[in-house]
This record gives sequence, structure tokens and C-alpha cells, in this order.
Amino acid sequence: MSQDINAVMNEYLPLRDVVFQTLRQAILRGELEPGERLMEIHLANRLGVSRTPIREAIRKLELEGLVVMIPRRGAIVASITEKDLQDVLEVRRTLEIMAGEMACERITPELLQQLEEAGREFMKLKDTDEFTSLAEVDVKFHDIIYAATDNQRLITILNNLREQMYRYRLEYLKDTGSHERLNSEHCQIYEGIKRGDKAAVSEAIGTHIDNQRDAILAAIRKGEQSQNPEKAEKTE
Amino acid sequence: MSQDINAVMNEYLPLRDVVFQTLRQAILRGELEPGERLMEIHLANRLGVSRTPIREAIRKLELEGLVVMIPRRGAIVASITEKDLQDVLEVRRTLEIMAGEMACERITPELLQQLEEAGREFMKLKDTDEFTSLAEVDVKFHDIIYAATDNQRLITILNNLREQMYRYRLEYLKDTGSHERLNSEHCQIYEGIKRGDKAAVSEAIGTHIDNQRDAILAAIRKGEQSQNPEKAEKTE
DNA sequence: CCTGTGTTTTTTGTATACATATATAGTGAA
DNA sequence: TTCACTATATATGTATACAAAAAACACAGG
Repeated sequence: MSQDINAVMNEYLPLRDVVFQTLRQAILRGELEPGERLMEIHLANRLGVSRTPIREAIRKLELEGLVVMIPRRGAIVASITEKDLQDVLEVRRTLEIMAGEMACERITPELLQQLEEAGREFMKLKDTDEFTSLAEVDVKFHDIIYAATDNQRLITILNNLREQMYRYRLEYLKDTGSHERLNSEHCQIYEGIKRGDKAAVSEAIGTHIDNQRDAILAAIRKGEQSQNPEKAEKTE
Repeated sequence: MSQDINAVMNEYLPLRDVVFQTLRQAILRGELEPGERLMEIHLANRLGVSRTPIREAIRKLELEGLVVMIPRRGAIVASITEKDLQDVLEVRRTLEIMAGEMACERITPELLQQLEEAGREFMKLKDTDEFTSLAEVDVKFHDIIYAATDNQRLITILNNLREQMYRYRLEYLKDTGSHERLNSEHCQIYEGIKRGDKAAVSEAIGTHIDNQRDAILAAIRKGEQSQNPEKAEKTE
């Protein structure tokens, strides 16, 4: 029933948005590699549309920084340097802490309950090998904290920053040794928010992000060697 | 000489970028009012280009949140609610403080000198009626602090947040009574960064933004009454 | 074998064409 | 007058056409 409504509501979706989301996902998941060219005709044929929606999607990717334009050459997938990632994580650390502290003041009972539930789900999954589900629950946990801030701008920025490192997300969750630590950090964050203890939440989120940073940087440094540079300029 | 180089370098600029910057400025300056429709053919004729570059520019404005799309109706200039502005200012406050604290650690002697110079310029202008110059110097002052962070992502986000309230910027600087206070805040910030005193800088920037918020919100509430709502749907 | 030059091919940047959906205006009936 | 319905106009969404720039290639000359 509600799916019918949903279907009616989503009945209209411009091709440009479909293309945008498709390309965006492909880049964030690493299916399109940094340096790779996005050729309009090629993508158009591949996705079964004309160049127009492709181009409009690329304009959005350009503003988001996921592709860079080379004059009269077209778009290539932006490469992320380690410095870029550190910059992102530095900002994200500050804003995640901000969100946690705001959540201490503003969280509603319903959201608090959802947060507890998400924490429990993570705990259940942490010893399995369902990395994708684990990542989803982790995202959900933090989304609830974002929502509790009641600040739409903050939510948008945090989502964007988080997505910047999406391609490394699964990678570092595969380090099962860290799951226990992640879980206890979640507990600390939840308990802190429940008590309204800003200092504790700030502390917990800070170490949470720090650990994540270390894990991601380690994954990158490890992965960097196994990649062959000449792949970058390939056509598809 | 260097202008020639500059001219050669800027020799190529896609029409879409020209259109994007033009429309962006018009929106941020309030020349295009919230609710106003952006009609492609009309803009195309006005700017002497075809619909294609107009549409591509609109896609960027859409992602930036400066326009909102209505399905099969086109783009309208996004209206900013007071809540939106408060959300922006809340995030901006946190990030400006972050930038200031980072500047305490990372600022170079050259940038510190530039900061002092910008502070002096502001002092010179504060008792004149050159509001535009005053606004520019104010922007420069903060840009130097941003640059000192050496975090490109932070710089980008802060610039974006600042631009969100560009249309109110001149308005609130016209309140000449606040100039003296702004000036002393700049001094405190400069001195704090020079000493590397994070707490002092954090404090000074916090009150700086708080005052700005109060001034802007006051300006909005005052200006709101003088606007006639039926203007919104006008064609041009 | 390498290098420089002219030609072809590919791809972008921009303009235009066409189909469809929405708004608008107009006409007639209750 | 007001409502309903149709016809018309307008604007968007998408596809295609065309020009120009860059890249790739071939070929002649050293």
C-alpha cells in the first residue's frame, strides 16, 4: 500500500538524477577509479540515454568535487590524496563532536531508543562476516545522532564528509579485530548522550574518529602499493 | 605583464561557468529574489546564449542549494528561512573557532603579518561610509585565518557557509554602531593567534559570530516586513 | 630510428529540434 | 456569475546536430 504511494511519488525522476546517482555511487564505491575519464558518448550509450542528462549529472559531480574538469578534455574522476582525506577527517572530527554534544541537549526519547537499538544491532553483527550489514548499521547509528541535532545544514555536511571516504569504509571494517573496540565506543557514545554528558560524548566520538582515521590511512597505505598507476588513463 | 599571463590563462572559460557565476552572484546579492523562477529561455535570451549552458549552471546551483527544482516546472530561487540561517550560523561558529584554533598552531609569519595589515585596514575604514570596502576587508581578514589552517576542505566549507549569508552582509554592516565592537574583536582575534592562545581566540571568535548572528537576524526581522510576498512569483 | 608536419578521428562545447506536461485562456452551459 | 471542459501557449526534459579543439595517426624527411 505505502509502496504504491511511494511509486506514485517517485513516478517522476529526471534521467539526469538517475545518472547522477549512478555515477556518484560508482565513484564512491571505487568502481570508477581516480583518473579515469568520463566520456559522454560512452556513458550515454552505456546507460541508454543521450548526452544531455550525462552532462548535467557531471556538472553536479563537478561541484561536489568527485570529478575534475579538464578544459576541452572532459571530466576525470578526482583522485583523493592522503592529505585530502586527513583534511576531511579533521573537519569531520570537529563536526561529529559538535553533533554529539548537540544531541546531548536535543535528542528526543524516540531517537534515543532508536540509538540504543542501532547499538544493539551492531553488537549482534560484530562477530559475523556480514560487513555490508555492519557498515549499514554503523551508518544508521551515526545518522540517528545527526538527526538529533535538528540542524539540517550540519546533517548535510556530515553526510557529505562521510561519503568522501565511502570507498574505504568496507575496507577498514574488514579488520575484524577492531569490531570490539568500535562496539564499546558506540556504547560509550550512547551512554554519554543518554546522560547528557557532553564531555564524555566528545571524548568518545573523538577517539572513535581517530581510530577510524588510523584504520583508513593504514588501509590506504597498504592498498596503494597493489595498484598499478597506468590503470588511470584507461578508457573504461 | 602578469595580467597578460592571466588573460591567456583565463582565455578559455566555458559559457556554463560564466552563467553559473553570474546567476550565483545575482542570487547571493539578492538581485534574484527567493521564490523567483529561473526560466531557461528567458535567461538564455538575456545572457545571449543557448539553453544548454543555462541548464548546466542551474544543475550546479541546485546542488549548492541556491535554487530548488520543481518537477517539470523548473528552478526557483531557494528561500532562506530564519531556521536555515541559524543552522548555518551554528555550524559556522564551530568551524570558525576550529579555524582560529588551528591558526594558532599553524599560521606562518607572512600570514600573521597579512592578518595584522587587514586588521589595520579595517580600523582605517570603520569610521567611513565605504561599506563595500569594509565588507571586503572583513572577508580578507577571515580568509587569512582560513588560509592559515592549511586545510582545503575546511576553507571550502567555510567559504560556502559565509556566502550563504552574503545577501545580509552589507545590510548588517550598515549598522555603524557595531563597527567599533567588530574592530576590537578583530584585535582580540589577532592578538590571540599571535600569542597562540587558543582559548582566547576561541572566545573572541565565538562572540564575533554571536554578534554577527544577532545583527543579521535583527536585519532580517526588520526587512521581512517591508517585502511584499506577492513579488515572489513574478516572471523577472 | 627518430622527428616534425599534415591529416583524420574523437570528443567536447554549444545550439537547436522535438515531445510532453503544465499552465493559461477561452467558450459554453448550468 | 461560476464551473467545467477544451484548445492553446509556454516551459521543461531529452535527443540530436554542428562547429571547433585536441588527440591520434600516418607519412615524409633528416
